[in-house]
Amino acid sequence: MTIKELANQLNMSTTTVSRVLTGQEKKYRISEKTAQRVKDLAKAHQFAPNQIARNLRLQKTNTIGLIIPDISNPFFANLARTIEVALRKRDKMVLLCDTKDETTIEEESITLLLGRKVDGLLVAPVGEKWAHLEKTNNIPMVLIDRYFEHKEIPYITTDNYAGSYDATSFLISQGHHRIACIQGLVHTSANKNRIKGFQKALADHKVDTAQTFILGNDYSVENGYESAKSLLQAAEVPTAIFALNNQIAIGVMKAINEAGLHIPENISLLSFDEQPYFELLSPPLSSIKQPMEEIGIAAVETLFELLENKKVTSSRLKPTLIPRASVKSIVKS
Amino acid sequence: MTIKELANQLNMSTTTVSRVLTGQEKKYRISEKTAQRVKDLAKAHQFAPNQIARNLRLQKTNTIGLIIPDISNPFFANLARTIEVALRKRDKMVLLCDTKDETTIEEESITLLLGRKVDGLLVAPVGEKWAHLEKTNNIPMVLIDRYFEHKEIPYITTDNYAGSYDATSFLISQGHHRIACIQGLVHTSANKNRIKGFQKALADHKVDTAQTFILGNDYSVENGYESAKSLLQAAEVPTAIFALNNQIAIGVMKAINEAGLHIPENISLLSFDEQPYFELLSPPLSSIKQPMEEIGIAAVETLFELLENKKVTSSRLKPTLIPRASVKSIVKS
DNA sequence: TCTTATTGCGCAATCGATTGTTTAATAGTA
DNA sequence: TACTATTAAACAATCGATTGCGCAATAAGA
Repeated sequence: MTIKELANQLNMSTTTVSRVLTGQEKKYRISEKTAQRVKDLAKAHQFAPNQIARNLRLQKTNTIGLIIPDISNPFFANLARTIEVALRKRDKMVLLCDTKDETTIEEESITLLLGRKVDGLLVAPVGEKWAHLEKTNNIPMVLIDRYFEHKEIPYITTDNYAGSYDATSFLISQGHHRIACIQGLVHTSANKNRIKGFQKALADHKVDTAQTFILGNDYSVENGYESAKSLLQAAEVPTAIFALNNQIAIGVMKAINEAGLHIPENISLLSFDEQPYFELLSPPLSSIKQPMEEIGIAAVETLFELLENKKVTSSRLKPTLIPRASVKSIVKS
Repeated sequence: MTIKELANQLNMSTTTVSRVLTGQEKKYRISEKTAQRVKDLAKAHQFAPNQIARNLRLQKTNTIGLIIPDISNPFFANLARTIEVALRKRDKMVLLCDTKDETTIEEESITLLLGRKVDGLLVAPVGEKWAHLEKTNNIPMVLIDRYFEHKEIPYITTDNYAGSYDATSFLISQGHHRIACIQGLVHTSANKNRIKGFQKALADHKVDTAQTFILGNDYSVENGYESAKSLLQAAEVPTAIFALNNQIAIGVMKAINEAGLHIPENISLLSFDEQPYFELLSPPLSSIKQPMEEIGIAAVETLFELLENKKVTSSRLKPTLIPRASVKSIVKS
């Protein structure tokens, strides 16, 4: 059913039908009677306008592109949830792209989304390249979780530096000086800032960095597993491991279990990212909790400010340390 | 940049430009030289055709609507991942809708997606109503995870009945006769079949059903928590709990922990849905593992068969029992 | 030289909805 | 009655790409 067919049946022009159905009857002085006839027939046929045609004409799609590295990572899944709900409230729909943390797929996704004329973009970028993020015809874009320091693209992220600094300080306060940090994707701002916070805390507390390690290379369970395995085979096993996201932490736990060791007796563990099941693990896993919901909502709000041509500010939201049994104090008393 | 602007610069018609850019140069005998000029200019301007206009003209959007009850549930998040990847391979994009397991939102989502002229639908329905799923203008649709028995809409799902039957039989074989089953959304086919499997296993093993309980009403952590809490306050606490999804299981564990009880000493627990961290829980959680990846891939394949007007068949894929320490044998020897 | 094929490309309609500008009809005023 | 306002609704262009049909121009054949 199209507006034209309605018009034919009603024996009037598409113009009139369109104006009634878009609520512009008053503005264009359509008579009460005519308007009612249009509405009745539209309802009878359950008419819904073709959005494609509408989008073309109005040069607006009410669609936002959401680019995410890994929707199966609960951190991003929760973020996507919050974002979808927030956007729906504002009558926008979400075109979802999962980049698998591959820059090529990210570039391709940007191209596809631009071709589809999305009104805006929410991107958690891989972080290796950014040229494609600057060639987006100036459509509103907000980065999530990760950003580019030297670029002016607005972003909403956790204060990864602070979170990591707190986490590391906590480990040190518990007597840990031989700490291994298993990182995620090296180029991401999230990772870089977590590493910075880690190193700054070590420095501030005058920890001998010859005894600390940074290893790993992506945000996967496998990376946590393999990295931990190699750590456990070293001559001097660290007393604590700081896993830079929830999936890495899971991998680390598996490796430690398989090696027949115990957390926290043999080694302590702390994860960046909190998950609902962390308190149920054996042992309950200490973590840095990111304000996921706030990030999603702030990102959507910021995007809408851009859509309304307002000035926006980026923000780094504070995470919280949740100490649990997985970190043991080894302070000699 | 539009095809028209290109045509103007090249001093030729949009027709020619379009034909070259859609690779129809041969078919319409565009000269080698002309074709090259078009391609060169298009590349120079990084021209990408406006998909909205294209979609309108071709009556095809290369977009699939994905309707899911809860993207933050790792089961659906993983499914979404698989589906997104499979669709991308086939040059389709995903419009994502999260219904929060609310029928109203599901109905609204269908309407929105139809208005946007998606080429097909992948739906994990709430399950309470289906009328809106039959008024979809015959666009190809495949149900995932949940379906409607008396309807002919094709579906791909786990064999929930078999999984639940196996799980229950396993519990019984371990000596459990006072079993509580905490269910999810009552109307979903997944839930109904899991309940059926549960009851059939009880019957086949001649378990006194006066001692078994079925309670709960949705797939949330809270439901698991509250249901378990009420169970633990009963005069006769069950010896085993069967949680009908991963989130319910988490809630149950929390409640048991809070009550100061222990799994499996005081009570055994088994979950429908496997998650990577289950083996790391305290104690490692027994589960029924659903073939998530297979479901996603099969759903996309089936959808494409529909798009190609082929006949399709629904399927129920077999899950696997993974016994772990959370279930204790209480067989008297 | 004249007719017929073939080559190369453009005209104009189309997809469905929106909207600035007109037009026709009716009402109101002098 | 003649003329201006006002009311009600239609015309036609537009968004950008695609495509059936047609028309020159050139080449080939008689």
